[in-house]
Amino acid sequence: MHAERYNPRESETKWQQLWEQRETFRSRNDDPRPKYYVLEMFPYPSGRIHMGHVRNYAMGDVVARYRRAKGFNVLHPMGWDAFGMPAENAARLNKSHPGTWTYANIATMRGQLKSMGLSLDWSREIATCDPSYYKHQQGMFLDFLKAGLVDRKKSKVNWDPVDQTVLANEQVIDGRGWRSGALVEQRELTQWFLKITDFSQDLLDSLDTLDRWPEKVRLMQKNWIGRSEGLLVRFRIDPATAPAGESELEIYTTRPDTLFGARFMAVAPDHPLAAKAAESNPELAAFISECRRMGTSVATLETAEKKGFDTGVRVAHPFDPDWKLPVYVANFVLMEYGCGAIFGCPAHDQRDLDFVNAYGLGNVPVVCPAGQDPSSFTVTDVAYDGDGLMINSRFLNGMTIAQAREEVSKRLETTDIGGAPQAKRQVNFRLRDWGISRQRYWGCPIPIIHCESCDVVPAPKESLPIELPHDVQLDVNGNPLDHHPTWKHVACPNCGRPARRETDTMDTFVDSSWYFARFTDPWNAEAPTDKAVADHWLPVDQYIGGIEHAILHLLYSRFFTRAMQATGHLGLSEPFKGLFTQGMVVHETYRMADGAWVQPSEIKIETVGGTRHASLLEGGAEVAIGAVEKMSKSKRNTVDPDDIIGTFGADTARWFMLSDSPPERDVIWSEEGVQGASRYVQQLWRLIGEIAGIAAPVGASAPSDMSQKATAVRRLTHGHLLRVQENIERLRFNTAIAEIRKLSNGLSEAIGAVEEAGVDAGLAFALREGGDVLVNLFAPMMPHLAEECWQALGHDTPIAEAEWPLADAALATNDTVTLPIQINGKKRAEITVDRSADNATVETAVLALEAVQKALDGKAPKKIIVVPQRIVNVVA
RNA sequence: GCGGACGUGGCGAAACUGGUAGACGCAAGAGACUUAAAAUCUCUCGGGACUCCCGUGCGGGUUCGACCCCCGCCGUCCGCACCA
Repeated sequence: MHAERYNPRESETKWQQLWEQRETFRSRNDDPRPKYYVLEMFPYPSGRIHMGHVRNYAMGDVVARYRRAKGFNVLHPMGWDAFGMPAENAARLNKSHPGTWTYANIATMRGQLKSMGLSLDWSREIATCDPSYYKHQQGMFLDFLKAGLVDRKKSKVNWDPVDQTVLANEQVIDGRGWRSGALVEQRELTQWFLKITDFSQDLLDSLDTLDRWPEKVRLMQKNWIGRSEGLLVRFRIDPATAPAGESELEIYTTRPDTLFGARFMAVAPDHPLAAKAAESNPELAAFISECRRMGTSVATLETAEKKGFDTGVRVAHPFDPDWKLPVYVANFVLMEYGCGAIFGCPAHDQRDLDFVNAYGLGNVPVVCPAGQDPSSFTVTDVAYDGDGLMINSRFLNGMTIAQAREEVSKRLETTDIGGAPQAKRQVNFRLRDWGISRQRYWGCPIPIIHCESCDVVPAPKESLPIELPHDVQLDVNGNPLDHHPTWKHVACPNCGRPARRETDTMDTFVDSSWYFARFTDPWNAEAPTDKAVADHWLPVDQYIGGIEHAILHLLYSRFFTRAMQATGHLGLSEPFKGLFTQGMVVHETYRMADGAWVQPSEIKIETVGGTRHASLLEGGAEVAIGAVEKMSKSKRNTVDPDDIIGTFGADTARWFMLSDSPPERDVIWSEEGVQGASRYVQQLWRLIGEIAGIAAPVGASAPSDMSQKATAVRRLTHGHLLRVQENIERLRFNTAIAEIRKLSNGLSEAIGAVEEAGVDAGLAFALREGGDVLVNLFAPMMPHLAEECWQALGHDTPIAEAEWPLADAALATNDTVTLPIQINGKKRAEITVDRSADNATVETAVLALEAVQKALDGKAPKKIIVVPQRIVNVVA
């Protein structure tokens, strides 16, 4: 019997249990069907899932269920990005262990994800904090070390004073730590680095092959890698001014063409020449240490004025030994990029221009824009960095920038000073090696032992995993691992003498740089991957996650895949074939008169005279409705997925998340929207009940003669089937949903007509087909309702295991088409003609139309454009 | 400063490859059913001077035809930012 109302609470758990029993979503590595790997970025187990997760996983699940129905062997796994600071902070607060907190959160969140009805293969679940996972990460670190992909060096690092740890460049946002928000300081420390820069060129070039990635993400990575082509040039130091032992200064430039516009040289405060010059110049030394003080905070660097100090050192211009240039120490020159030294051409570089204007060094333009008179062209406050012809540049005069660049490079390359060419072409990258040392407890230990006699010794592979000690004291200043009484003390694997373990742990972004590969064979105790299995499943066909990982996680994973390829763990270099970055979930904000934020669940909204008013549920106090913003705890505009699923069911939540907004854009969560989705759930349930009552039985074949009405229903069904399919494949979930609604509206209308006319065999067949197809179409979005409807329609195996219906393209198209008729580009009439009608026939018909006759007023048309099956335009 | 994206009804949006602008929904309004409410059903819903005209941020252009292509503005959002 078909119940009046669909009860999601009862149905959803019932079907979830059935899928689990039947192992419907288990994927097998030896399945012969073509593979499809769908992955959503795995969550950090922070405590509870939020609406952003619901959106992300709902999208992934549509893709997974659709591909499964299409006959693919789908891999759709889930895991936990489980190492990280919050666990440590929570443990310190609760006087417990980070692992306890983390695993409790995982249990809660696993339950929540299961209540969403996601078609995940839970048998492959992994947590990165589990020794069975990080054992292999340590193994790979050793492999990378052997392959020369790891470096240990002293370097200036970003230090987060709140989290008390080092951050990678990618993790510093606007001069602040990405997690703590604290102003980042510069410190000098010995660190472990993964040599991502070994792959700079390849990481850049291969971006072009990622044609199923958003253009935006590729561009961001391209800028981050920051390739530039330039010239290394050695300048001779005037012996009369040279500090002891110094004879030349090497600089990097991308504008060798502007060499005759040089006014000064500048070196970074950390440059060796600066230090040398400062030895005999206390004022300079003071300036350098002032720069260093300023430099401790990245934020102050950005706003700092351009400052410099003349070292007294003079260098000779490469093309004129008598032309001497002063060497400054300048606060805007970075030691980390190029040579830490530049030549300044103020006329064509804004930064250099600001500098000379502050120190009165003047400028000489050497590039003249087209249309400007070379003899009068001057630069004052705005540097000219556009195209033009060379001026004031001796043998370069009259050349284009490109010609001048080539000429200078060629001349200096072939000039010998001190037994080596004066210049060398060089490609530089902005990308830095990835510093992975973190002074934290809750991370993957770096498998290294420091021995006084043997120096740095890799831990033997047999000793892996090097597990974190459970008995840890977290409320200490600095690294808890370092403070542990016994953990770090071990015998040197080489000489057997007392040695100590590396107490730094790895950046948690290492953990997430290869989890997608681990999912292919998570049971493997011997190795991180089984190469054959991983190569079978990878690359991920569709990866879905937030844009915030455009650089960090996505670049690291691309590097890691290459490193795993180099060490024999994988046979490919690009991990993610298709990438989709979804928008955020946003919500209105609400505030009391005193400025306190109020949660959506605490208020009610009424519309009075067209305007919406909010008031507190308790007490009825007036609440101001504020801007729509990203859901956040601080603005208290969050909605708990559990509440929504408890009240409306998972299907309603999933449907609403996918409807309305295009998936890459932000979606506004609204109570009205959820109710609309919920109403539609009931509407579908009623419609399917009605169809079940009059449709032909399951498996009935098409009767030989079809009424017009029946054919119309079939046309409707197949047309929408085609369009939904296409929209899902393009991840246009919002338009797929619009098409589904059109189909259900159409079927509903057809049934309304049946009541008067009765149902013939053809229509019964068409309704059977239409009802079945409709359920198939919404099954990826609302899987529980779909199961219930599928059963109501008389099927006895779950729709989750059913094949996608086959669209009949011929059926989807009508024999006749209705063409809009334009006169001078404005629509004036319509005409219905045979689909196959030729242009002449259409023209004749169009000219006979009353509206056309009237517009032409007896005259012949100037022109008639007939676009077959599209439109007709008559030019009067 | 550099780079990118976007701008369409009261709202979220749709419109293929240059071919009927506003599909599908939300909100709103009117009506039916009901003792009543909810639910459900039917209708209206860009604007106007309503056979017609105007309308996709603004101003131009290309075209038989422009939300879509080109040029110039304005606005919003995002990313990077002393990178030599």
